[in-house]
Amino acid sequence: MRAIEENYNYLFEKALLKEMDRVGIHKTVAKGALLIDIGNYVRSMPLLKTGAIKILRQDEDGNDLLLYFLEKGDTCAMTLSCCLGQKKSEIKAVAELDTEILLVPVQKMEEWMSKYKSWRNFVLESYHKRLMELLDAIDSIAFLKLDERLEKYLRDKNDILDRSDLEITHQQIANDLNTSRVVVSRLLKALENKGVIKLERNRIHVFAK
DNA sequence: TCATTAACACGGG
DNA sequence: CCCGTGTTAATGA
Repeated sequence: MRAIEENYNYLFEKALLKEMDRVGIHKTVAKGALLIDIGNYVRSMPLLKTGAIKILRQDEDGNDLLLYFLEKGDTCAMTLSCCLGQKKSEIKAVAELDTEILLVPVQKMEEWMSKYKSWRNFVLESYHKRLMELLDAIDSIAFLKLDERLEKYLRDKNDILDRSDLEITHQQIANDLNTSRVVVSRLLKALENKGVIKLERNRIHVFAK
């Protein structure tokens, strides 16, 4: 209950918070765990209490592409539409950190839409927020060169994890950006030479701007 | 021109 | 030894 209050008490009225705690399922997912895969039917909606989740799109060959991260206080827009429309998921959700979530059953989601104004606002706000994130992702892919995309990726990750040392390999970065490891290594080296980052094995230190 | 694939050497754990 | 890293050469879009 405490964690819900901390992140959501400014958003929701007391009665709703109580009901969330009563009907919601509190769950912890370990870093790296696959929460939702493409094609899954989603029957409950996850609200993030702590941690972070990355949302990925996949092409027909099974290559992933990072769309955006979810943080505490966020929820997944794809889940919203999946739950309400009984549709399959179009995206993959992977825990970026050990993450605590509250699972709200789909029936409650609908019930609250009419019962609580704050819930309705939250759902609409979430849609808007995720749409903006998507536009941002599209901008990156369409307009930024790979080196700029890489730097943005590192800084975004920096913000999400709230630490300047990223424990990540070049291959993992290449997977998220859907490019090859050779290119990532080369561009990282270039960023290091520019003094933007410091490279170590399995670790990248990002200097503040 | 810039990315990808394959291949190789280096070195730390 | 295995894996991550840094490079190169050939090929392609």
